[in-house]
Amino acid sequence: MVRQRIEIKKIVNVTARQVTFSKRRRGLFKKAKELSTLCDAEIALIVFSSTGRLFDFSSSSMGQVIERHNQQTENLIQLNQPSLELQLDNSASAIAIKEVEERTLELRRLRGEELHGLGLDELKKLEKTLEGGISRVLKTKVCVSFPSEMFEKEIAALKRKEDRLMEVNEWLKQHARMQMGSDIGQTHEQGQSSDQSIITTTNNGSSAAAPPQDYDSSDTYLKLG
Amino acid sequence: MVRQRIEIKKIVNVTARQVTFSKRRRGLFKKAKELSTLCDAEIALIVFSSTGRLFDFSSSSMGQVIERHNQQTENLIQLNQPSLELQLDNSASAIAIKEVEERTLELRRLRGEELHGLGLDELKKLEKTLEGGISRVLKTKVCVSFPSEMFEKEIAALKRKEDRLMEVNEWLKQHARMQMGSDIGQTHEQGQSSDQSIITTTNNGSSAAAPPQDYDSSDTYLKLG
DNA sequence: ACCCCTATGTATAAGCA
DNA sequence: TTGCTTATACATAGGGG
Repeated sequence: MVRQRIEIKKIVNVTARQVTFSKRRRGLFKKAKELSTLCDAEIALIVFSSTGRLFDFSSSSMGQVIERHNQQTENLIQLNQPSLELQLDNSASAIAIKEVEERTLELRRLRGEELHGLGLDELKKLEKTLEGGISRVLKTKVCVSFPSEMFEKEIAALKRKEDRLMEVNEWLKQHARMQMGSDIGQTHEQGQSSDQSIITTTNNGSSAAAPPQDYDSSDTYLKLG
Repeated sequence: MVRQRIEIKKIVNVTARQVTFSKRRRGLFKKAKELSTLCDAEIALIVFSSTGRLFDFSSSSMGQVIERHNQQTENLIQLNQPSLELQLDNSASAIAIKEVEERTLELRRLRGEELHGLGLDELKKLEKTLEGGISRVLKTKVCVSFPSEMFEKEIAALKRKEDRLMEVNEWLKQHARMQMGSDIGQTHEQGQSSDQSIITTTNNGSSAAAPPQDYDSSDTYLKLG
């Protein structure tokens, strides 16, 4: 039973997270519906689970609420809405071509190309999407692998990940001094910043503290922070 | 005080309705934030009061969530209403629409959705693409960050990476016995396989061996292999 | 509107079926 | 997954500043 209040942090246990998601999602949608009924409010609620499933609710029509939201926030035109306008004065192929262009650009950005004009927030968002994608790809990969091959494949994948972290770390170290030099408007006390590692990787061939299994005689520690 | 549960119907008394709106609105937004944090869900919530005031919340960016929502429902519309496309199947738009579909599928796969029919090789290729993308995104992110913010941002990114590894590890542990059980044609001796970690993560709040810098009092080691 | 209060209803974490 | 149960935490109606 509920012996303790849970901390509002990402739930690490996947099963617990899914159960909590189901329960709280239902509660949230119920509350949203109640609020719209009780107080005659216009509400739109969109929820994507971490697995990518979509749940939504709207007191009237989703498009209507979103449209109203866009007007209020005086936002830029939604990329979805031009279909309405384009259908009026352009051909259907123009819409499709436009969509191809949009998706092509997004694909290239997910591949790490065409990142030039992006701001920090957009980059963060990209990163998060990539992290989520890779996580699910990894899990699926384990599923389709045979159990006997599971471990070695997973180890290899993790080694590639380590390689990537090391590569980024190397790159960071190489550029650290340059970045420091261009610091603008911020006095930031850094003792030995030039030679400091963001990621410290230690590779010791012999296992120090009695590991239960030794798959290929190398233990690797990534020290974060 | 509350002697009776209220009926879920529009509150006629204007004052009471506004008070209830204030209270319940806050509760709703709190719940939405909690759900997005706890379960790593992407959420957009838009509320218009009966007086026309706008309140909104989004776990990432409103446009992003709406765009994703539009894409999902767009796909459904395209699938449910092929008449539009079929009318134009001789024209260029048919080709363009086909391309849109291809790119949409690839986008979804990069996001880790729709992975079901894929083989191991395709998954490996996806993973490699994602690794490459994330590496370049990380580098670009550091470039656009100010040096003074560089470290904390990088630390946060690495923590997310750790989250992902932990999540995969959790998942692996949970499925380890099942995978073992379905092992085909291999007698695989495993002493305590059910509780064995592919990745071992140790979190000790106090720094043990005099680290040069302590960013937020947590040293994290990822042990691979 | 907004805060505080308190009694009460509701949501939900954890466990088990 | 899905539901059911129970103890507890949380939300909130109604009232007064």
